[in-house]
Amino acid sequence: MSDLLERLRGRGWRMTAQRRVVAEVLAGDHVHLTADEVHARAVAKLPEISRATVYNTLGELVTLGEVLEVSTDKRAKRYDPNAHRPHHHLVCAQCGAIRDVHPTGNPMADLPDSERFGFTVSDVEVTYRGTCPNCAKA
Amino acid sequence: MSDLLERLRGRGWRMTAQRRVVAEVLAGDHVHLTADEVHARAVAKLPEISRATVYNTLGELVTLGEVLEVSTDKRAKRYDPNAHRPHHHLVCAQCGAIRDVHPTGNPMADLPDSERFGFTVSDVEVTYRGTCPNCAKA
DNA sequence: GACTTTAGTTGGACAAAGTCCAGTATAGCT
DNA sequence: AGCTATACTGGACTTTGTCCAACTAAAGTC
Repeated sequence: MSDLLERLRGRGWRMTAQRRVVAEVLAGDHVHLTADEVHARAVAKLPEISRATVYNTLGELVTLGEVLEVSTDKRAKRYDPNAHRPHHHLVCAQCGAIRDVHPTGNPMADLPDSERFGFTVSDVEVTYRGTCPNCAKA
Repeated sequence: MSDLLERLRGRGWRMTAQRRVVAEVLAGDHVHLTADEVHARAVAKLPEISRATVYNTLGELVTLGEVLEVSTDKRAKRYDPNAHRPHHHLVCAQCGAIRDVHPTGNPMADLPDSERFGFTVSDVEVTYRGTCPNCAKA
């Protein structure tokens, strides 16, 4: 993860305690956090960090392409640090659990020109929905 | 569209002026409205209708499968009355414009069992992102 | 190591989207 | 026409996110 920090410094990022903490939180094993969850964990490591800073930092990381914003239809956006391995998501409609998945096939190729309406298409996001084993039991 | 109302009545829906108005708004040619936009148009036809009712009604329509909830990553959810023809979406990252698209291929078949983690997968949503002709010009 | 510059942070106010609830109205049945 | 469960209302509340002016500190320079 410190390579992330290196990369960012290389791009002119000023290295601050706050940014380091946010990066550390995302690097942890709990992926797909909401902004508020990131904030909560960041506060645990650096009590004075403000919500605004967490939002700013997440926004910057997304802009720089280091983190993905995932909007499953739950209320809050979630942040996925796994930005460099392309993947899609499988979401439990009941509990909201999210898993990364790697479907075969290339959905990009499945959109013929006649269906592009003059858009320049740069990205596809595929979300599978269903019920996770846990919720299926209940 | 009145067939929609018929269908709903068949399912035990009580027919009220408010619900009729919401259904009419969705039947109009402006697809992909936000809840607030639906409310605004509903008010034009029935001034006393409340926001809560619009939210309730939209939620019921979604539950009944008559309307789709689309969460592009704009702030508000959008409601797509085109629920009976399966389709996906193409979104302009700049202005948020949405078009319905019909890709070839079947993304459902592209998720091997080994990638399902025990989930029962019932639905796929594909969102293409890009820049629309209008925004490309500017 | 102190100084300066300028990017970054803070916290509180604000805004937008959505939910909840107690009280009231009304559709559909008889 | 009257009854009753269902639906509607409007306002308070919550959640998620944005904005801004004042303050702080990172990194470069000497």
